Amino acid sequence: MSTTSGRSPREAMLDSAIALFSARGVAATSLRDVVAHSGAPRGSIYHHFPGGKAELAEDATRRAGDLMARLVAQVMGSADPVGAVDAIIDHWSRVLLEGDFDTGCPVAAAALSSDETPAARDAAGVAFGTWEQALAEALADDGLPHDRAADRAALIVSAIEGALLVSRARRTDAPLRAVGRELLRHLT
Amino acid sequence: MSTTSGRSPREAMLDSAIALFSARGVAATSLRDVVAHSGAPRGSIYHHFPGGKAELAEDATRRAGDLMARLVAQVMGSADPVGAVDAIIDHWSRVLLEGDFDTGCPVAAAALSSDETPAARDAAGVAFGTWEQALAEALADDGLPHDRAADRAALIVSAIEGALLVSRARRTDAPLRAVGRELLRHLT
DNA sequence: TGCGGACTATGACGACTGTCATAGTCGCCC
DNA sequence: GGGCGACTATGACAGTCGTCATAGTCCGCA
Repeated sequence: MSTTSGRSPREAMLDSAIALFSARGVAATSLRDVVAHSGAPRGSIYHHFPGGKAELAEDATRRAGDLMARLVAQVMGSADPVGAVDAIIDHWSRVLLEGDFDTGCPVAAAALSSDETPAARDAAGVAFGTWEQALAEALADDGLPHDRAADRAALIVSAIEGALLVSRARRTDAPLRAVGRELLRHLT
Repeated sequence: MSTTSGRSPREAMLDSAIALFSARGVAATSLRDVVAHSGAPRGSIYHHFPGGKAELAEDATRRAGDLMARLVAQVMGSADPVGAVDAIIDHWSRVLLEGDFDTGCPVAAAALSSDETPAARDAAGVAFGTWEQALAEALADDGLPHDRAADRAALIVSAIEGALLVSRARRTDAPLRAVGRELLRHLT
């Protein structure tokens, strides 16, 4: 249960939703779980999110997508593409280990939330597109033609998301590490 | 609603579970959905699956994993690794288009089914491992050292699974196609 | 001091879930 | 034919879900 210090109840609910979606998925996370985890008042769910669970899932996915985009941009500004991919792999490996392989990517969870919450799925699509574009621009700056840079960025994003999935199922970060090694070989 | 002709009710339930898991995920699929979709009698769920939903999810995941492994083996026997990857990408692209991007990989759905059904998640891990191993052996037969073949197989499986995720969120097979192109460049 | 709007506590509603018990029906084997 | 086990129909159970209505409490501003 997170404290609400320094955050509005709305932000606390969003952060808790992100954490719970990462672990259990959207469908398996109830609004009661979110308010209990965040310590936010139950009575004000529909005050902050008039659209109910669908709006909460959409906003949480957008927030998670933006946070990850910021990390990608930061890592990209302080290293070449090879180092950046390495740093991203390290980040997710830490997330997996710290969460005992019960936590993954919240945006992926929203992407698979079926047609229950289409807005959340769309927000996931936007997030993936943003990440790909940031990577593609960095690769193009590195001298790669634009169409090849786009393909390569798509491979990087998809490979990492897929490796998170496989690593969770296998309960070891070995697949993620293997994908990291092979991606580095591909980039050089 | 599938007919049960030629299949036992148990098999019909498994096939329907696979289809529904692919579209909605494990958590969002109810046992009533499965029997309604399969036309199987509701009264005998716990006759065929004494372990309830957990056992159904586990067996369905295993069945889906075996079916896909068979497709991988077949495609691998009739083409070199490059052609095999191409064929697998084509297969999934067809699945996405025919399902209007509402269907994905059932094994991935089981992998993200949280700790609700650990046996299904483990079955997903086994399936991923089987696919990787089949690919790695083919790559090794092609002359690649064993450790590099293993890494490359992990990249292929993860990239395709991730591309399915991204393509569903974006509602276009463009990411899957881009990943296919870039994988082919990597393999040659 | 008092008013008004932002926020919250509490509890209810109908629908849905997994699970199971009971009472059957059907078909094979002696 | 008779019995026995495999299979199914029906309905109930306790619990949880998203959603909302009602009745507040709190706080800034006039």
